[in-house]
Amino acid sequence: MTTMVKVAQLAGVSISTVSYVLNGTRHVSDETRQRVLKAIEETSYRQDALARAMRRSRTDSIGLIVSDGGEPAFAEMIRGVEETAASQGITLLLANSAEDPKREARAVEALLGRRVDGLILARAAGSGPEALSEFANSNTPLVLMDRLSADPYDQVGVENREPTMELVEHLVAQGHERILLIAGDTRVATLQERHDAFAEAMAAAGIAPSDQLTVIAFEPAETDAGIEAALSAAEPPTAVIACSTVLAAAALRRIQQRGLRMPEDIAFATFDGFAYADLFEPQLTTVRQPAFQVGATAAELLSKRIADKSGKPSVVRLAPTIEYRASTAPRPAT
Amino acid sequence: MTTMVKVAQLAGVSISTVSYVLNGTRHVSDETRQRVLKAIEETSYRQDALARAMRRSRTDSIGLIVSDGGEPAFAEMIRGVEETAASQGITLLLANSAEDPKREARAVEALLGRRVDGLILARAAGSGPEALSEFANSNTPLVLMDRLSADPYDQVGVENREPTMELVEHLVAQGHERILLIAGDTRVATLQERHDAFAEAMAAAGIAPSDQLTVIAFEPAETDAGIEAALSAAEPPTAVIACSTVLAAAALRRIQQRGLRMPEDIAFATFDGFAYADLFEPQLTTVRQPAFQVGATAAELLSKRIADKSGKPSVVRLAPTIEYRASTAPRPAT
DNA sequence: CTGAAAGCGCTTACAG
DNA sequence: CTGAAAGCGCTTACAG
Repeated sequence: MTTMVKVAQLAGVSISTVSYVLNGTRHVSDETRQRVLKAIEETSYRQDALARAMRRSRTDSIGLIVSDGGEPAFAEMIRGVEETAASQGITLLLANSAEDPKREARAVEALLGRRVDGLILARAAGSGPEALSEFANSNTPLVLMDRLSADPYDQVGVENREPTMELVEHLVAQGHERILLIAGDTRVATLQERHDAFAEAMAAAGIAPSDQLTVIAFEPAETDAGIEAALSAAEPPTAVIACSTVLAAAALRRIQQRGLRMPEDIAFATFDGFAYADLFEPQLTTVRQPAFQVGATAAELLSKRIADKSGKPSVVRLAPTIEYRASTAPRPAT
Repeated sequence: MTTMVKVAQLAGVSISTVSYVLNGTRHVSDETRQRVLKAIEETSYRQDALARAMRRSRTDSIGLIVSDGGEPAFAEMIRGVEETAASQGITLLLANSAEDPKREARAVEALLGRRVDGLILARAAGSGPEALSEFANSNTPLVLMDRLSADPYDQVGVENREPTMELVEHLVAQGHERILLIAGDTRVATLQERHDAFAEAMAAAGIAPSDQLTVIAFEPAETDAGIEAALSAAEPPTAVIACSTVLAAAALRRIQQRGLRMPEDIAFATFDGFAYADLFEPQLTTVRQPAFQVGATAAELLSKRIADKSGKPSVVRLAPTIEYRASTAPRPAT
């Protein structure tokens, strides 16, 4: 590899001058600068980011740990982070915890050891408060993404209460009373919030809560069993709300198996939704979160925090859009 | 930040000893080792990967540049690379070229500057041979993923010829002769290969080639126009093969708009396919590539190459699985 | 069994 | 306008 020494020799200057030319951090006479530039060209010299980082104690890189890189929403967030970071010359170090708190902890260690300037974390479902303790002492900035908490960190996620209530009102207005909520793993803050807002909206509509009509489950098998039980109950739901893409897929499979038509036999709405959703038949009413924007905002919050570590953490909630589609069209009068 | 110096002082040893304990690279007496370990614990010391990398000239990190992080197949490949790397203690540096050769070139520079031990590259559609010239001189190993080339690098992608031919035979056996191939951007090697295999299979079946029945397009708008023209021709196709997920989506939209039923009015098959494909109605015949495995293999090839830079490059082709579904069921006799 | 010291490739006060 | 030198935090021959 070519180093500054070779460039300096070729240009007949000191390595300091090469450095100053490279970074524009000191005035260098035009003639000298040209010689240096030419030498850089000829040797096809490339700055060593490692050595530079070490000296400056700043790596111009950030870490991102997601809990499930496979989910479309997260894939979008990753893109949002990557794009925003790249536009500022920041490299992204990516890790996937796969919802495993141990892998999450290891990823945090690995990234911190690589001295990222900051970290964005979408926490694993079962991850306890220990995961964050690492950051309490360290002065590496942390931004929580998607899955928020009460801890004093910069955070970005989506609004959950309003859209959930609006969705419930929409269904109630159509005459639905037995609405099945597939809440999933309520240890995830997002899902807990949607669950709570659902309960609140139902109460506001004067509909008595029913345990049979809420599926809380930590594992796919439990989810399936819960949905199956609800659908085969004596008084089955007339509408379903799924709180995430995975949960929606589980529900749609059961609905298809039973040959239920949407919305005639059962109305259906989901959070997050599917890629290429316009191809679904019928098209699904979806609370779509601005996932790319969530990622982009996380990267921006982190940049700001890296630039200025003082000041109170800010919590940003982005508003989802509710796309009303055929799957919750008003039922024909019976 | 705690450094080795603090640990050494606390343990009453030299920093060399701390280093040897940390890395297990030299025998250290039990008693000394315990003292060092205790000091590490007490100071919550964490090794600085940067300084370590600089000394060892090895970063234990690899770079990955994908051309479209949004496509499901690439998202899966990213996961495959990440998981395999993580299991070996390797950190992943991720960049997205978004099919832009300039962004690709910048990403290569950025990652090389960060001294990744090796690079995995899924090239942008329009990326010329210059992109690779960087590696000809450099001795940073490169693995080409998904989009292969004739250049002498380790590569991993999928088999295209066999499944394409099998798919065509399947359709021809059902009586289809006017089969529309949506090939897309044939500058992408994968798509060119599928295109060529299609032509070969049609010739083998004794069906004359037709320009009207092949859509080659570099832009979404062109693709749409090409599909539209083909479907509204005097003699429209009775079957469609889409060579990627994006192309399939474009075709399915047109098919739905025209109210064509699958497979009664038109048979349909696609490469790569959709996430949650079991929810589509009808379910789509799909040549599904083992995308996760492609990523994992890329990471493994890279590991091997990093460990041993001599030896001929290996080209791995993974076999896709053809999932025959309702969208190409035999047409009822007319 | 352990330590003192060189050096990885840079940046940046200090000095002229 | 430019250079000599210290130092970022490690690893690893060299020496005892």
